[in-house]
Amino acid sequence: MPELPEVEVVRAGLAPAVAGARVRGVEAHDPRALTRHVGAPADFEARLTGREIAGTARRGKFLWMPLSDDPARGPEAVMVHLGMSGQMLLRAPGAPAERHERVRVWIEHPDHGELAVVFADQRTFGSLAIDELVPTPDGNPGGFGDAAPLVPRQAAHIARDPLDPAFDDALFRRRLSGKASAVKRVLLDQTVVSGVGNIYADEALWASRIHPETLGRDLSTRAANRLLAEVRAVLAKALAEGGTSFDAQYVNVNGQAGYFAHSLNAYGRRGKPCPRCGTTIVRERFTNRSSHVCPRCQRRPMRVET
DNA sequence: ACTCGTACCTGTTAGC
DNA sequence: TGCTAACAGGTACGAG
Repeated sequence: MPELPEVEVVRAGLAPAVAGARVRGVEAHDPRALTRHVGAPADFEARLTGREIAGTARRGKFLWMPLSDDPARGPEAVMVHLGMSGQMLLRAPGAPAERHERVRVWIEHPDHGELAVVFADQRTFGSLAIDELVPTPDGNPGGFGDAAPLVPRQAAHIARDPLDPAFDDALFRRRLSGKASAVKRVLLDQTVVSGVGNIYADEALWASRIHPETLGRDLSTRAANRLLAEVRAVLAKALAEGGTSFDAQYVNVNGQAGYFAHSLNAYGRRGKPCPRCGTTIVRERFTNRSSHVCPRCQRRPMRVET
């Protein structure tokens, strides 16, 4: 479940089940699910077993579960990145293996009893890790869901996401205005703004009537503000609808799909009419991926010789 | 210091 | 119908 709304749906689903729970056992079935973990799979299993999970937090598409302090170590967390196809599922302890199950963590919660937390991932671009928590430079909370001013080392280079109260609008505008890259590439650059992926980039660009190939530095302050506002709006609306699910791949911790796919205006709508002007939406190649644009509402910028 | 292209995977679908 | 190519929601890294 890749972009911010889908990851937040997962975080919110995990929170009540894992906060205050103790890890009773860990089984890593596939080492590719631990590529972000420094150390062997056996190290991951051993270090996590017996620990208490304090809560959950998220910045952009990075999710983590802070662990209760271990006097022998500094603050640390189980970090999760879902990649393109990762899922975190809550199951009964003896539930049969999921398709593409990579890691299973058995937990015991004082109120809810025993549960299995399953990480399943078809394409294996996602992974888990035990990571050190480092202080945020601005002293603000590391992410959504936890007030601690800490962030996993592997997520520290990621910008705050636009739904974070500590997101710096002026900094975003400044970074954008200095870019010789296409605005869509800037939206997908998680060190500039986090949480946006291919779906919501296309949706926000459509809503703000900006062609994805427009250079960041060519956007007026006004256009940059409009874009940021539309990014926020689409992320918030998608979150309220439980995220985007085209198929059974993108689901919450109980395996249920979200409803935002019905609200898409541009993404995946090649050949269908633009909801604003009726012009046929086209698909364009974009760095080995695709962009969906309305050729009338989103005018391709003139090539300027430099 | 930037910017871009590519590698990393498995599964499904579009097209011949 | 069957095969192959294209494509799918992301990130990190190396080359230029």
